[in-house]
Amino acid sequence: MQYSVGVEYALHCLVYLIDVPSNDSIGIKNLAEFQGLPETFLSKVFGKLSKAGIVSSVPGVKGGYRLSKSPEDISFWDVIEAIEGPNPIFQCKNIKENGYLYRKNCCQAPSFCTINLVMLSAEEKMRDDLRSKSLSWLNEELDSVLSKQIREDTRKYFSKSNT
Amino acid sequence: MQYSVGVEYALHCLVYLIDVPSNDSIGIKNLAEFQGLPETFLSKVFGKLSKAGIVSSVPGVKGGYRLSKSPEDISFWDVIEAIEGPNPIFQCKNIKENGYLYRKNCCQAPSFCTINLVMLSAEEKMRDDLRSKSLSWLNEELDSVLSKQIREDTRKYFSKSNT
DNA sequence: TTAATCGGCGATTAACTTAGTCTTCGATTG
DNA sequence: CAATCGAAGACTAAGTTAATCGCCGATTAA
Repeated sequence: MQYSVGVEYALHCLVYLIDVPSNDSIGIKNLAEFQGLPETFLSKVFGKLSKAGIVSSVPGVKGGYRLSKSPEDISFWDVIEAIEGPNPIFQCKNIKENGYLYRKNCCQAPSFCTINLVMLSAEEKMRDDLRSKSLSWLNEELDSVLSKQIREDTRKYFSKSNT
Repeated sequence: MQYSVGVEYALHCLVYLIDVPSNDSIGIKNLAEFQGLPETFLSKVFGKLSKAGIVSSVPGVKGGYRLSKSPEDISFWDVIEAIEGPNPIFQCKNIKENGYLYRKNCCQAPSFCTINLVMLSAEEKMRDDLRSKSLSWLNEELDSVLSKQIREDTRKYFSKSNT
């Protein structure tokens, strides 16, 4: 039970897109190479991000991706939902309906499940936290954690390799 | 990305163990039959619950399982952890260490990952909620939600089939 | 004491999911 | 028009999950 690597790939990549001017873009190839990720797979991840309206694509030579909204309006949860889909972590199989009581008297079994409700509300607590952290927040966080040199090198890498 | 059905099976079964007197027990066969679950699989689920100290097993004929602590001291999270193991939902692959900067200068890359920390803290919010809901809480909740008839029938089923 | 009933455990299987690849396509640039 | 990009679907290999099977040791009732 865990999130797919796509989420991790996406979040790491999106940070690099923050500083890209809105008339420019970064190609999948660059992003993949810089981070040592499989290019074709990353391409699929960005397809999902694109469908979710988080990034927009620029086709053709010199094409690539850029953020399609302000980094303040992109939360961790937006990214996870884009990659993982809308399904909750806990999916009730409604096992009550296979049970003895249900077989004995069909209409007595309740159609909703208390256990499921508990799970959904717990997940909601997690999502709330994830919704409160935006891409721009992450960017500032990284500024205070990473050395100036690393951040400089990163920006240099993407600016020179896409002009 | 979702919890295994084992968690659902376990929670549903544990409710039925609450009213079992401490010198008695309920067999896997009964629990499985009552809920229409595969017996052999449920047996493995209870193996994990047993290892986690949530239930204790009574071997031999007329054997079965009973709670090994008070239902107030068994939380939803205890059950999930017993079945799913200790691993967090988001597992960082540390993709930074495959990247260009790391290859360029090994010692500059940070060994911890901000994204991972955010994920872990969000999960912790969910776990806190899950830790606050105990088996006895669930039992009371079910009392107020389910009809008296259903609860009565359930108790009757397990008391008569194990004597 | 012996047969039947229970949990414990490991090997196995079938279905499904995931990470990743390959290939074809259409759009863009030079 | 050719090279380079993203889009998309088919495909594959590996891993996971749900479930089964068989064998064991413990226990109990006849």
